[in-house]
Amino acid sequence: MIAEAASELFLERGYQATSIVDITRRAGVARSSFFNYFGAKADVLWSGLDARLGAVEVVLEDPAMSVTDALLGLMAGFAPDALALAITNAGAMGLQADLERDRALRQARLQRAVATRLRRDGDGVLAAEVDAAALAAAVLAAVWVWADRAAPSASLDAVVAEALVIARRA
Amino acid sequence: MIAEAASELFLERGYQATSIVDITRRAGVARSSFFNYFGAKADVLWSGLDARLGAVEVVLEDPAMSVTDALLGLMAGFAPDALALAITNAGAMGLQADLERDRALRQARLQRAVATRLRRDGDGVLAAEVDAAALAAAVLAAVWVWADRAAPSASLDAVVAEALVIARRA
DNA sequence: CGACTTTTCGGATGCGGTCCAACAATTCGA
DNA sequence: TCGAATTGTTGGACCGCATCCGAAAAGTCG
Repeated sequence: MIAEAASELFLERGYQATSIVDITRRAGVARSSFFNYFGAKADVLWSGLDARLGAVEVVLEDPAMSVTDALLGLMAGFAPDALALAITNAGAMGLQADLERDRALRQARLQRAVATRLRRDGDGVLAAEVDAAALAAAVLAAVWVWADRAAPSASLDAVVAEALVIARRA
Repeated sequence: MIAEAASELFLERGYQATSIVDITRRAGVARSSFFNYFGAKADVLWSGLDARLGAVEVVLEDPAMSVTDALLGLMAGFAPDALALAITNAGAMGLQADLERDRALRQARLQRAVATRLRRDGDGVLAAEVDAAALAAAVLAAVWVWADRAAPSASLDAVVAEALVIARRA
């Protein structure tokens, strides 16, 4: 209910213009309860992806799993949740800036996980960081390209795969 | 004076534990004055690099200037300012997390500028984003590697150059 | 029905950031 | 030299996010 109320208000008034009090009021719940379910305002949009990022961090620690496979699995079956809606309507929601900011944070988180793995595999600091950045950027860019399409023609998985190919050959 | 007071307090108590009021108190100045000189708390550490990022964004719009040259010029003669100090003493300052966060923001900003340029040069969205991410990560990683060295043996420029070579060949 | 656990709630607290009107200081021109 | 205009400084109000905590409520289970 909280998430629904938040999404509604984001679309109606924009992200910045919607306070947590606004959300909880519409949801008919106390402000405190918001933080029982979300650690922060941004989590309404990002909790889905964040959970997957947490999972991929674990998977990446398994040396048997290739980095590419781990990243492909990361977005497998990613449903068009609040985030996808936010990307599509970023303009209307007035959260271009916030979205860009939070995207950067997630890309960095993924980059860190991949870089740690690459270093474990013997890469130097600079090489690991650069390659990890390319891969992480590929994943995030794929999500954006996919969500930005008016008609979600191809599946997200396909776009991610395409992006990873570019990142690997680069 | 404000910057000095801030740096002192960051080293003494840590970044998070230092409020803006603390800084202005030590600097013997009103809280309001802090925001006359810095747009935000983090700017104490990042204003130097941010200024250079602003410059490189302009340079990158000039098609005559190659991307590599623009990035090399970005960090040319970068002095060991508050940021370098913060990186070196990140642990003592307890700002590992904050530093990582703000680093991600700067890397993203640089990535955006480079990606825009690459797209103008005809690259596709995914390729531009991936390549730009590699280059941006190379620059930021170089700064970290350089600042992290106990003895700043090599110049920052050299490290950046090395990182860019890795990013380009990648 | 009663004991225990989990949610929910309200409210206090702290901090970052914005805005503004009043006041001080400095500059500069008549 | 004096006065005006610009610039810098200040205090304070205001808002929103986030954290913390004790208490009340709701739900669970023997």
